[in-house]
Amino acid sequence: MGRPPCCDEHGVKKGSWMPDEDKKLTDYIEKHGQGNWRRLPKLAGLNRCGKSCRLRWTNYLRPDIRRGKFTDEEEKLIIQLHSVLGNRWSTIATCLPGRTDNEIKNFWNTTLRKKLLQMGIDPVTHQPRTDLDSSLQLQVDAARLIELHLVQNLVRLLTCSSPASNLDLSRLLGSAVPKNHHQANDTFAFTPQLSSLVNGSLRLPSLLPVGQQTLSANGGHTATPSSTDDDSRLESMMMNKHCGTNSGTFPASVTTPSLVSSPENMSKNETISLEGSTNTPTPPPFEAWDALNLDDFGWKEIIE
DNA sequence: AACTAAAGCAACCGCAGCCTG
DNA sequence: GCAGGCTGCGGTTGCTTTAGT
Repeated sequence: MGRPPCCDEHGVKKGSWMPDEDKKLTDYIEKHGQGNWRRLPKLAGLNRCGKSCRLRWTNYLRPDIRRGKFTDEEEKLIIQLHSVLGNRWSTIATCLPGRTDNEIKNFWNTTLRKKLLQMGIDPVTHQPRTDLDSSLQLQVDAARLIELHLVQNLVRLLTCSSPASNLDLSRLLGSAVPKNHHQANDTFAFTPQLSSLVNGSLRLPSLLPVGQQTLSANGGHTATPSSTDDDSRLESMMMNKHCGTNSGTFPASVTTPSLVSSPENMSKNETISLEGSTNTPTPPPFEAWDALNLDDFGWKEIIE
């Protein structure tokens, strides 16, 4: 049995909203606030169920809604957040001021999902798809290598932050990308995507309680980070600190590789050279994006 | 110009979780 | 502690618009 759905009410109108209905709803909410959605339709003189009114208001009529095409920045942020949060559209929407969960969900399903698929990335796992031909697989391998470097540097950051240093994560990270294969470990060219991801907008979460951080990695650095200033950079991106839910501010520094395969979106700095010294042709954009795939770092677990 | 397919978008539906009495 | 009510969320549907032939 259970509670009957609110839309079982007979004679309640469904389907597209008429301008006069919009006006009634807007007028009512402007005067009285949202209040009880179930009672609202009656009070506002609308022949709709409360659910429909709420949806119409939150997805369309709300004054702070920003309409129009998604920008590249928004697009990238959605993908980043989706790789961490999955289909939690409402959470993702809190990081995109003026955008609704429904709008983001639609954008994902109609546009971004297809783009990722075309780029050889599984839109669910954000991992390279396995059913790729060999040339694509090579590129995927390159991207994995880059990820590995990034992980190494992140581990170093977590284990080596000096009390005296007000360290910039970008410096600590160095880069995910080896300048060439002869300089494998410590000399990296920092991709613009990573530096912008890191500079200012990312804060690393504390992974362990102070005093227990004895991770050993890459030669056995062992340290107990004493500063929390650098700790939550990444967290801030994910957890609304830069989201400006109501302020309308946008994390301008979050820039990631474009998914749009237009030449202007691929700067020379974004090229990833496996062979190092030779300048390889501009790779497909997914390479660069994949280099930023945060999924393998366990951010999901961190956030949860 | 007419038709068809694809894409985009608004809205609906059912469920889960929170709140309150 | 429990049941009912309400809200919010995510998946899905179906209508409208756009692009292609």
